[in-house]
Amino acid sequence: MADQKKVEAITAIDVDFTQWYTDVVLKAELIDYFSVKGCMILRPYGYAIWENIQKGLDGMFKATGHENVAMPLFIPESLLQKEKDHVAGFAPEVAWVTQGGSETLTERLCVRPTSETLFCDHYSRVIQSWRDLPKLYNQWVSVVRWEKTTRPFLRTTEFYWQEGHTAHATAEEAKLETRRMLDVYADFFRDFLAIPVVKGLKTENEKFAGAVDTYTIEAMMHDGKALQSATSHYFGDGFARAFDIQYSDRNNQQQYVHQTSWGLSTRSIGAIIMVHGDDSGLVLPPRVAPVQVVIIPIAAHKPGVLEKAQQIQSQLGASFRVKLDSSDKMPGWKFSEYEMKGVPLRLELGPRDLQQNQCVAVRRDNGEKIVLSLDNLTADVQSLLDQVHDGLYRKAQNSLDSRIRSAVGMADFADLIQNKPGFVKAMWCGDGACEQKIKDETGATARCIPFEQETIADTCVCCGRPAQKMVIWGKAY
RNA sequence: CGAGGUGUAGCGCAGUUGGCUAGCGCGCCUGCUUUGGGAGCAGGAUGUCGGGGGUUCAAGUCCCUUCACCUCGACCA
Repeated sequence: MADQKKVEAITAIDVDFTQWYTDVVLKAELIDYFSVKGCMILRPYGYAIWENIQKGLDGMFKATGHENVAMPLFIPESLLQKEKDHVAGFAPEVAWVTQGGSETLTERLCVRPTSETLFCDHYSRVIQSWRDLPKLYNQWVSVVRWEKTTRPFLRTTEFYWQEGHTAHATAEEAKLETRRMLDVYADFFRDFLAIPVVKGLKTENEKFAGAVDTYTIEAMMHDGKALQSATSHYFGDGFARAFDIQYSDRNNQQQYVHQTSWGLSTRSIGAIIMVHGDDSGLVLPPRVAPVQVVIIPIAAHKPGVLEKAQQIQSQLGASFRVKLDSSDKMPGWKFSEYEMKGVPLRLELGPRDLQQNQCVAVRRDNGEKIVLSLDNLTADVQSLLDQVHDGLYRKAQNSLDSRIRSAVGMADFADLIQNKPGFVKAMWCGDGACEQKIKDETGATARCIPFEQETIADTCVCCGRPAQKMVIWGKAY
């Protein structure tokens, strides 16, 4: 009976993963659809996750010396067009404003799809001396990319993100920054989202428009597909030359700056959903969960129950994000509801517990029930939340490790991609033609050239010529 | 952008060859009783039938048009 109802609420995860995803984002009240294609309304519960992501990441940015700024929403067409690779990459998905009030604009304005050009324009004016460097800026904004196929969080027309943009005196310093921020993202995924990632370099075909190098963290979803979860770009002095960003060095010589940019978006919420979720719905990693602990009173009308629950809420509230649900819904209804919404830890408190000075804790990640004494509750809850985080990470790590397989020839490769959800490690000659052929024949793309290289074979999986690099391949969102 | 599908109450749906005041379940509101895995009884509220146009004595139903969403593909740096 209970199972029946659950099945009605959320499609089973392994029956139809796509439908499961749609059910979860709606039923967990993360978003509401909007009347403009690809635009989503972030509801309080969904936005709270984003706020916690912002809080965690922003702290890491500040700790590495970055400052927040806010750039304009509009980019004049002439500004966008200064760097030709960049504009060519983004032109197909740019939204344009051509009218202001009742007047046609003399120059149309692009709604920012990313802000490299805005930062560059600004940097060209505020950087004069080596003393002005480095500039370590970041902004938390939304951007617009006119997408043809959209899905909540994974690919939306407008999405929220942060974009860091830095300018440095030397190429070496900029390269270090690029890698440093990639590490920040990977650490954030591990320590806050409990998601393991593969770090690596994007191929020429896959890199960002205008970048010299693009680094990425790739995560594996429940269905074995890859999600590009954050990227960090090294620009060399390409943008600096296009926008004339020069400084006087210590010898009074004019030099171009070397730049980076790096971003992480609301897509990361899609990663949380698709890595940790299960048949009961969302499973949230404790450190970004809007509600870390939900207290469910049992028989709340019985003397002392509600009072004790409130007391516990107040006590735990000093250390955690706690919700007490004292509504008159049935306890079973509440259990299902907060499981669907992914709350990491549930505390049940009923008359029987009161007598024994205890409560019952239930972990969302594995369903384990633990009886806790009320005497040491704060420490025990902290410990359990940490255990949930670790449990989620370990499970995701196992899932990732067990689904990365090796292929030496195209037949193996195609068979793995088609029949075994996950990533495939294979050697590559470095030729974009092989990369394209692999994509055409198997649907898999080069996710990245991982930092941790192995030699699986001496020859390219596609053409048989000498191999240059081991590449991680996979189908991607 | 191509193929297919779907739009009727907050959600899920029914609505016959066009015919009277557009229904059902869940949810929602009020009251009482309940409470350790989605409670029970009683009473109650809620509709631009996605939008626009047309045919007709009469349109949720037929025609044209338009918009959105979903699935698959193409595209997507």
